[in-house]
Amino acid sequence: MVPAVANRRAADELRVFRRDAGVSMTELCRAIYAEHGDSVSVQNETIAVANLARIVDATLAIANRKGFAAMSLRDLARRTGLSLGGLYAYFQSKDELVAVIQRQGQRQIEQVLRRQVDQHVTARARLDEAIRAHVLLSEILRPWFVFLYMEARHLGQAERRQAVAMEEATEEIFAAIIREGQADGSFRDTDALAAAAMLKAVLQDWYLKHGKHGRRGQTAAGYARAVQELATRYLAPTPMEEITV
Amino acid sequence: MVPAVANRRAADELRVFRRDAGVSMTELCRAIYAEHGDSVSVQNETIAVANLARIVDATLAIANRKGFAAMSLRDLARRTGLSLGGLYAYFQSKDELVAVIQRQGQRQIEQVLRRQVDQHVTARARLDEAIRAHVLLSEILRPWFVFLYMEARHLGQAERRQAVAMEEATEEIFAAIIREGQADGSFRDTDALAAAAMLKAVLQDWYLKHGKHGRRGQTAAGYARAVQELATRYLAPTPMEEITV
DNA sequence: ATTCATCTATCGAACGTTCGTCCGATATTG
DNA sequence: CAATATCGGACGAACGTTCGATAGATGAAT
Repeated sequence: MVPAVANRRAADELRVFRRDAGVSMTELCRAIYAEHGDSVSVQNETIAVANLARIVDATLAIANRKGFAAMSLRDLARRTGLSLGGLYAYFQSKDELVAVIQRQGQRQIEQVLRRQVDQHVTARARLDEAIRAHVLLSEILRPWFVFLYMEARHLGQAERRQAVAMEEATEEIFAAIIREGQADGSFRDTDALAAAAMLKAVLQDWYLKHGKHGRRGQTAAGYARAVQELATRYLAPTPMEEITV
Repeated sequence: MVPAVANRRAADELRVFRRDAGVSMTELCRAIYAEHGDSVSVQNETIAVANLARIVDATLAIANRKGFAAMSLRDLARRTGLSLGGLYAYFQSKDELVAVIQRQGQRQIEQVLRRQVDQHVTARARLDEAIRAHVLLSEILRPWFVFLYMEARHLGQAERRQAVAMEEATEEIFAAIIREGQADGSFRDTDALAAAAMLKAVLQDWYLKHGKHGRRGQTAAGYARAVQELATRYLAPTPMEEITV
């Protein structure tokens, strides 16, 4: 398959996933409005969601370039087109802004991941889908993923603990699938949690080093397949075990 | 081997590496003084290096907890015991401080890594040593590694480019070893740069998620062996290829 | 041995700027 | 006209940075 065709197929796969998973900036911001409505003084939902999307979008863009701490609300006002005072109709403080984005991002990611995995039965298929969904989802919501990773330290202690717990829960999704595969003999016997941690590290590299992968012509779907192959080879039963089973 | 014994051996391996590699906070700060002496107005080398070490140590500690941008020079003064004015005898600006730490860290890491790898001959041994050296070195200089990763965005454009180049050079060390192994048939034929990138992602996880690994009782030497096994299995020639060679 | 002048390293108050936040005024809408 | 959404100037706090003062060490002269 020539590269051009491969790239088009990869783009198709991403488009299909985006539609099926039903995640988008607007959708996430609607969830924020529904849940943190008391922090938003704007009554009209259409207006509120649209402005929230602009605020979140700008926050992610600026914070991912120079860090959330270095982003001033004047930066944010300029980029969103709102005024300083206008911004405060949508959050109570700068700290609350980071907390809201963190919480809603975590929740949605975990939700989508579980929903996708649960569409498959065998451990092999579930692991492949978990990998694929993670890469494609982090491609669609890349700024959001990067923000979750890089700006968790700006959270208060309680919310920070929550963020760590949520991340380990994601890792546990992978570990559980690996244990299933070990139980039915399709994966070799090794520390499932450690294997999950290594897979997760590779998956995170996709969005944390986006520039590098892009420069090398890697696509999201292609990267997912590479990680699936890594998992397959790492977890493949050794020949002797295959015989004894 | 019972865990307690394994942990002691792992600690021994780390101690030996620290001595052989000859890296330490004081040594790195001596290098900073030697190279950026014109930025340091203090003449007495003993005093200068000792204070530089306290400044760098405090900077890494504070910045890794709440981010370099959120660290004020008043925080730094309190932690080092120096005054605001006193700090400025050791660097010209806050921006220069981050740049100096970045540059010196990059240089030393690359140097040690190459020196360690060059002590071995076969591709297998060189890859294992590259992995081992990376994990152990990042264990010794963990705050420094974390700072390099998390605070690269505070650099100016030119120095930022330099940081990216240096990181890709580290990755290229791994890629080159993999290509050597592919040439002599000890590794299977696959994209060497992509394989190196995935290995690097797993290696970075060691210092970026230090708390998690610690909680799970993982040691540096133990983690190195786990990554070596990952590499071995991922790069192992497939049975058919073994036969045809 | 003591004095005094010089140099060195450090200090901390002060400066101008920018920050997050607030609030009375204004524009828009039904 | 009432309700809503947005505006932008103003405020105190905190920021990075500067600089004249100071304490301690050093060394030459008495």
